[in-house]
Amino acid sequence: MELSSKYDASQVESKWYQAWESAGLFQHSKDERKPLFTITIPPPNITGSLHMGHSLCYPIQDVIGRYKRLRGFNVLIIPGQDHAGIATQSVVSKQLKQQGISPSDLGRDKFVEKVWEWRQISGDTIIQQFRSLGCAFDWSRLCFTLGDDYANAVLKVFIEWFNRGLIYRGKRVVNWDPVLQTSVSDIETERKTISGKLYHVRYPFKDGSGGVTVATTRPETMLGDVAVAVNPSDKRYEGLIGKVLLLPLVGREIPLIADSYPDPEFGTGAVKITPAHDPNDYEVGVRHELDMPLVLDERAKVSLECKYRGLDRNAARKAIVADLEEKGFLVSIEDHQIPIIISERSGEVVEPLLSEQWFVRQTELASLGIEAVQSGKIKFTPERYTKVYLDWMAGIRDWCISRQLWWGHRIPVYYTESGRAFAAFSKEDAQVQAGGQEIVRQDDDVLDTWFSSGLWPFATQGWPEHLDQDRYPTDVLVTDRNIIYLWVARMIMMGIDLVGEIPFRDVCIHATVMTEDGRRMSKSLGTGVDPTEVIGRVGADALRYTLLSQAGSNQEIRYSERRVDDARNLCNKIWNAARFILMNVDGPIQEPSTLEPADKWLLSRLASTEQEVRKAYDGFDFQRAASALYQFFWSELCDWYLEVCKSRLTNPDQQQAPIWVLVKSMESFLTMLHPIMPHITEEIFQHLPLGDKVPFIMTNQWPQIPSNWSDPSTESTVERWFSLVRAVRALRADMDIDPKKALATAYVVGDLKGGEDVLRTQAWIGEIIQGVPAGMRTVSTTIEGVDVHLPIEGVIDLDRLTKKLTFDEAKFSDELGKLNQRLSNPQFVERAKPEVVEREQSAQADLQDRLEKIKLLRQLLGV
RNA sequence: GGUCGGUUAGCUCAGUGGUAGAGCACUUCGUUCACACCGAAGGGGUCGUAGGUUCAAAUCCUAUACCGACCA
Repeated sequence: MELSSKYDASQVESKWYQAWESAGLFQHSKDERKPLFTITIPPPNITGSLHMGHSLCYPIQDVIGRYKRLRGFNVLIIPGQDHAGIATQSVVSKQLKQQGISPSDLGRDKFVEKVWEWRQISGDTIIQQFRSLGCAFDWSRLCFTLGDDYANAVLKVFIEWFNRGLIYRGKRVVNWDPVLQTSVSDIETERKTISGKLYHVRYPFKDGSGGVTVATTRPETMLGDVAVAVNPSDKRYEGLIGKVLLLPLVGREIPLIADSYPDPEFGTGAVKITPAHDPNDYEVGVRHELDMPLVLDERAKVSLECKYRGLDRNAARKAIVADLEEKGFLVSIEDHQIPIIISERSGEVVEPLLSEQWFVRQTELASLGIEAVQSGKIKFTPERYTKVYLDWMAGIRDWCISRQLWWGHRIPVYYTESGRAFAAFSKEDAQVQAGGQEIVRQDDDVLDTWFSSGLWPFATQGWPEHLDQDRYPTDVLVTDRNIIYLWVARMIMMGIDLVGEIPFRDVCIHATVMTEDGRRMSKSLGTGVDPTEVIGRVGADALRYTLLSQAGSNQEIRYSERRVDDARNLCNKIWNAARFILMNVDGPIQEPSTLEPADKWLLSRLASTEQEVRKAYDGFDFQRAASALYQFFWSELCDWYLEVCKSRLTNPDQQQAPIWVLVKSMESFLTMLHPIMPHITEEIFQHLPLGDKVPFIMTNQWPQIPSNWSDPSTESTVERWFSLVRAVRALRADMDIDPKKALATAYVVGDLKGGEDVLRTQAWIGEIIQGVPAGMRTVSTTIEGVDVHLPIEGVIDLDRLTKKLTFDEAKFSDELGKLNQRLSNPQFVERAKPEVVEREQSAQADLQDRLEKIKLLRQLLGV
């Protein structure tokens, strides 16, 4: 058959993806005897489009799924999407604004309608892109975190937890994003230190007896000051506690109080207290029962009735500092590194804001989550993330679950006129609970997106109506380390509490894909690489290999075009090896009655490879699986076996065994590689002349290697031949003897143990003669106890030879020196393992021998 | 400040006590009928630094420097 010498992924990949899908291979198998294996994928945002992180995360799950399928499991991978409250709302808002539509004019219901419309149009982009990656997920089970059934599960959880008292409402200082105008949780923020100023401001005593100087990084919040606090141990303020201060610019009377919060070492030791805009100040405010006036609104503009009203926090700071200076309250300004909190969603500095929010009590749930991991019921890979998880869980704080958004699960709490709250599936249900009192409104907020994603492993499987107990717990969760707290921990706590069972047994944390020079990949920085472009150019298999061949227990992967080229070259090499095999095959293969040592060698190598690859896949070490397969295929199958068996292939009487070995080992190799490179392996498998073939490699059985294929003694015999071949080739290259100029003869002293043909064909020698050549000039090498002499009359350059001899002599002497030193140490000989000593001794003898021979040759040649 | 990773050939990384490895890049040679997206040969590393344990350390221990991630 005619096959091109270049592999073209674009001709292959979509064809097989469609074939698998129409054969129903992405759905769970009907065979009930097979053990089950289930994954629910981390749902990507509906706003998302494929990036390199996805191109690692989802193929990993596909690899695991395909591997388990080959291993005889009934595999189901449930895909889905996340409604991603904040992200989606801000994307759609921006789009509307571009069209000149203001979301607030539109109103809540119309806006939500627009989001749904938008989702219909572009929400499935990423799902289509997952197909181009080759992911064998069951698309008929696609779930959405805002779908009807899913929403029902969310309601049930909220109501149950509300009634159990796990969910409560409270006024707290939360992280407020003034751009998105919603609260965000602690873990959606990032701490940073920036260069700023520390302002020293004098607050005078009311009685005119001097004052106190406070140090602050945020002078604009002074409008909301209700006290100045000092540490009771601070000698500087002894006797002053309780005195009344006049708040500069405002004139409000505020007390000087004593509290453990101020650090006497920092600044002046006196701290202004603004409870509504600082979490620490809030704690002080609670302890001293202080007022908590809000001075900034939800856009971080001054809301207090005063001359600064309407200014945003930065403008207010400037104005206030100027006024403080003018009025003589400003003592000094110094440079200072100030800690700030950034909202990860908008990139804006968070404004701590006192507001009414809903929280979930975490301590009780966390103890369940801690137990599940400590007991080993849930296992993290790499193992080091266990501690990351446990440490965070041990210090967990209550979870702020309300968001001031429109897109999401609206909090199912209904209020009566008097403000009594009922959690219910509907207003009608709430009315029933409220009895005589009329329900007047529903809470305006929506739930944190992670509240719904936390239910993912079971809400995707019909919970609470009809959870498939066979497929829960699921088997493995694959994700990025960034969402261990946000998502993994929540799923564990929610699963155990709500279903009564852990959500998954294994958590596989994969690396982050970085640019070649180790920077974050990001569209806005221009450092992102579009995976669809790469797939279009080299195919999904090459992209998958590029990333997966680097995915071990590392925390970072460097993406580079060079590695993509390597992967593409591998595809091409596989393609051509297959092409070569097929060119030599005519009709189905037959098992031969006898095998030659080279055949046995390859099968033995295959046996080791199978073990290694299986172990690697089982431990989520894809890098190791890829490298074992690469090594077997390229170095062993192609570089050696294929070359060694070429002469037999051309001989009809001898070709049966090598063809059988080649086809069988290709089948095994392709099957083991299939999880990583699904398309090319399928394409080639379809052409393999196997007698009884399953319809797809995807449904093939994992290689069953007969135990007698493992044959260490034949391996060492054959590898000894290869060493001889390498030595002779090296000798020839050193002497500048062209491979094309086959040497007529080589003289050999020593037992080749049947390796004559291999040596002859692979080292390009016409004839091998046993014995020492007499009366001719030769170059020689000794390896594995065999001397090889090559007659060099008229073929070599004497200068070159001399150089080589000098080089070798120095190298060997050096090595011998080290060995002698070691062996002359009586403690080494006594204490080291006998086989180590023996190996060193034989190496010593070998080196001595070589040096002798070089000396002899020098004499012979007179150099 | 705390915790966890990392530091090995020019680059990206394997290597958990026994003479330092791979791929790419580089040098030389080669279009021999699978593949030049290829083949053969080769050069290149005091394994971050300093101590220690050991007959023997890239590997184990201690300290330390630098890079990264996370937490406070």
